[in-house]
Amino acid sequence: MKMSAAEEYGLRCLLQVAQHKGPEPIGIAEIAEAEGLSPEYAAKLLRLLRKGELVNSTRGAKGGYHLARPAHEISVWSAILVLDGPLIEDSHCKVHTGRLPACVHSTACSLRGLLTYISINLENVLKNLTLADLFQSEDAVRAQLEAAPEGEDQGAGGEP
Amino acid sequence: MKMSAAEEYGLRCLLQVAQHKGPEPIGIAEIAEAEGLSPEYAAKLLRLLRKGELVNSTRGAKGGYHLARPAHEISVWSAILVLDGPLIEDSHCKVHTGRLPACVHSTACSLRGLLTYISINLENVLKNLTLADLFQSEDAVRAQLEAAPEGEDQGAGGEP
DNA sequence: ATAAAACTTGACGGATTCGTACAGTTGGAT
DNA sequence: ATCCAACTGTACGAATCCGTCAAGTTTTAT
Repeated sequence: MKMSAAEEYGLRCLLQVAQHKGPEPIGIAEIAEAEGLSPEYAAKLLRLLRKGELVNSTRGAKGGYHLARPAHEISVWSAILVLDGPLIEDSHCKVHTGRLPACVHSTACSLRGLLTYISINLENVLKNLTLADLFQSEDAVRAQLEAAPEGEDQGAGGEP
Repeated sequence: MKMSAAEEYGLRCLLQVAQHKGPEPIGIAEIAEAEGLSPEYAAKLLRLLRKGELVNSTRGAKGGYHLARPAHEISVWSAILVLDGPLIEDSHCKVHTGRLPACVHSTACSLRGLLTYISINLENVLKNLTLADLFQSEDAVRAQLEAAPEGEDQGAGGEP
C-alpha cells in the first residue's frame, strides 16, 4: 500500500502544468527544473498524463503542455488512475472456467471485499479533490479533505 | 497505490492462522497448501508476521503458529503496517538542516498533505476492522466497513 | 529551405520486489 | 541420546519498476 514514484512525480508535474500562468504552454525543461527531475524523466511522466487525456501538448518551438481541462475539473483520483492504474484489477481473483462463484483461494476471498472497499473509499475521497484544491497549503488540503469526508460534490467535475 | 504481494499473501496466511481451530498450532505446510503458496514463501511471510508480534510460533515437532492475540483484537491496519510498512514515511520530505518550513520541492508540498490525509483516512477505516470481521463473506465485509465509516470503536483493540 | 526548439519513442543499466532454494537451528517424541 | 518435524536465516535468479540515454519526428521561426 504505497504510492509509486510515477504517481508522486507525475502528480507533481501535473501540478506544475496546472500552476503555470500565461497563454503559452509550459515546456518540459521548466517542469523538470522546478521539480528537480531530469528532463527525460519528466517527459516520460508527461507522456503518461497526455495519454490519459489530462494534458494536451503543443509541438515545435514555443511548444509545451497545458491542461486538457480547467484545474478544478481534474480530480486527483483521475490522475492517480492514469499514472498507476486501478488499485484492484478486475482479474484479481481470476475465474478459471467462468462459473466459479467464489475465489480460488481458500479463505473465500474476504480479501477481495476488503480491497474493493478500500478502492471505493479512496475513490470517494479523491474524486472530489481537484488540482485546484492542491494549490493550497498542506494544512488547507487536510482541512478541505476533512470537510467533505465522502460522497459530496463541492463544485468539481472530476471524471468526464 | 497498489497492494503489495507481501500484504496480500501475508494477510491470507494470517487469516489461515486465525481460522485454524483446535489447541494445536497450525503448521507451515498446511497454511501453504491452503493458500496455494510454496512452503518457503509462506514461511517467509509468517516470519514477518511473527516479527510484528501478530503471531507466535511453537518450534519442534507438532509446532506451528497461533495468533498472538484473539482475532477480534488484531486489526487489518496493524497487519498491513507489519507486512508493508507505513504508507508515508516520516522522511518523505527530507529536511536538510532542520529548519526548513516547506518541502524542498517547488509545489510547496501539497502532496505531503494529501499523502498524510490518505494515510490517516485509511488508518481510521482499517483500524476498526479485525481479522474476525474478515471471516465473513465479501459482501458482509463491505457492509461492515460502510456501517462504521470512521473513528468509531466497536469493541476491537488493534494496536497494543 | 534551413536551423533550432520541443516532443516521441524504444532501448538500456541499476535498484527493488517476488518467489525459491538451501543450509542451519531448535525442540518435541521415541 | 537420537531422530525428525518444524522454524530461522541467508543467498540466489527472475521479473518488475525506476530513471537515463540516444535516436527520431514534428513544428515554429528565420
